[in-house]
Amino acid sequence: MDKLLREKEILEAAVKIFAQYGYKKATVDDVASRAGMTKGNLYFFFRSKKELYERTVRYGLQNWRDSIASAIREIGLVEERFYVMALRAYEYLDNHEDLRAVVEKDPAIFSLSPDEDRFHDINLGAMDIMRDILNQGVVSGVFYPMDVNHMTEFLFSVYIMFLIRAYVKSEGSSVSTMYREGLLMMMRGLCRNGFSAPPETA
Amino acid sequence: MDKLLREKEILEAAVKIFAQYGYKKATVDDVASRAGMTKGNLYFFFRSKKELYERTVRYGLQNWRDSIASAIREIGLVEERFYVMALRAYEYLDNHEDLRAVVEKDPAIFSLSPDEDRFHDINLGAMDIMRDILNQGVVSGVFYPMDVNHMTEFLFSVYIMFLIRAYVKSEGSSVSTMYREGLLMMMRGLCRNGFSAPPETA
DNA sequence: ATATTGACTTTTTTACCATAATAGTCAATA
DNA sequence: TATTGACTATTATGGTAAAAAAGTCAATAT
Repeated sequence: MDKLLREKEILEAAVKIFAQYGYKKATVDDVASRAGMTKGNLYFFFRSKKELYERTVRYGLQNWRDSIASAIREIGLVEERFYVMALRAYEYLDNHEDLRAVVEKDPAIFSLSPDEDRFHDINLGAMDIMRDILNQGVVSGVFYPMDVNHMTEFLFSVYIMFLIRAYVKSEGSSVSTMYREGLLMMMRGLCRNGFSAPPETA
Repeated sequence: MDKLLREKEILEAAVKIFAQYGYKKATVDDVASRAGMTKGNLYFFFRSKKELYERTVRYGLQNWRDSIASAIREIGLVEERFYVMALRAYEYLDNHEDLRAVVEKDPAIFSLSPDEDRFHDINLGAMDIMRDILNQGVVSGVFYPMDVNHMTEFLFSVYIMFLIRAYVKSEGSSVSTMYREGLLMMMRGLCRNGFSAPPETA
């Protein structure tokens, strides 16, 4: 029973193909042959091209979220946990070329409005991480009192917008500078006792 | 010499037509006859349909900016000036149905990236207003020290994004709640001596 | 039973062309 | 200088045949 493993192999092939050609230009045959099988067999694992694509993107987004979750797990201070989360999540695509290429070719993967977000369930998971941190900050008195749900949505929107500008529109480093400047300002807006950036942790 | 007046009449006709049909479906004949003239004559005032459209949108955006500028002119406290600007600018489209309809049919009017923003020159004017306030806040010591240019770009991006969500995607009141919650947080992030919302001014 | 194939059918995309609709021009003229 | 209407040029639309790709399935190997 290594069907799951085989699926994963297909997804690894698919992300390469979709990264190179985009959803429309990529053919199911391309993916199948890259995965070392025929199209007919690929359909044994996936119902349709659309499902294959969605599973591929999902797989990438889940890894992203998991990577952030584990990056902040050991951090004790709630404000630092938030800060590191915001920076690491933002920088993630720098080291994940394939996913980044897929996103560049399909900007709608990042949607600002929940109802047109095909991957909203995954984003909800990412927002959960953020919401947890905000909640902990509020109950521990480190953060100002706030409507945590609305604040989560607000901050997540800002985060997604800058992802779009940096990676979908490829506006480069000036956007990153702006993001960091804005992040420090927002950290001050969250923390009751002020906030200053911790020293760089390579 | 009332050529400018005649142009303005055409623009008033044009905004109605573009609001109803959008750029593509609207015809130059539609606009001309609404302005009480023939197409041939309209081309005496405007070179092309494209130019007519751009001038129409420009006209709307300039009025918007001017309206905000005069709304905050009398306000003495720098933090209140910023706060009122942010709220008023955001709510402007509520009372300007035509411009709003044009924007809904052509979402690209609001662009997050400067290089694909057809109306960037006007947005620069709007950003100037914001930058001035930030500068005054910093030099007077009301605001934290900051890189004013980057902060202006950051805040303007956030503002545009929420405009898009509220008016282009028509996500309604939940977005407005989120915007206000986020705005208060950012005001705290800007002001060295804290900030709490002033009482409602009808 | 599970996985795989290749030939097969169905659906979608593309390329072409004719036609209609609309953008844009201009000589005449008020 | 402003305006018109008849004119031309360009762009959008709809129909269609060919090509390409999606999706199916009976046969078969593991």
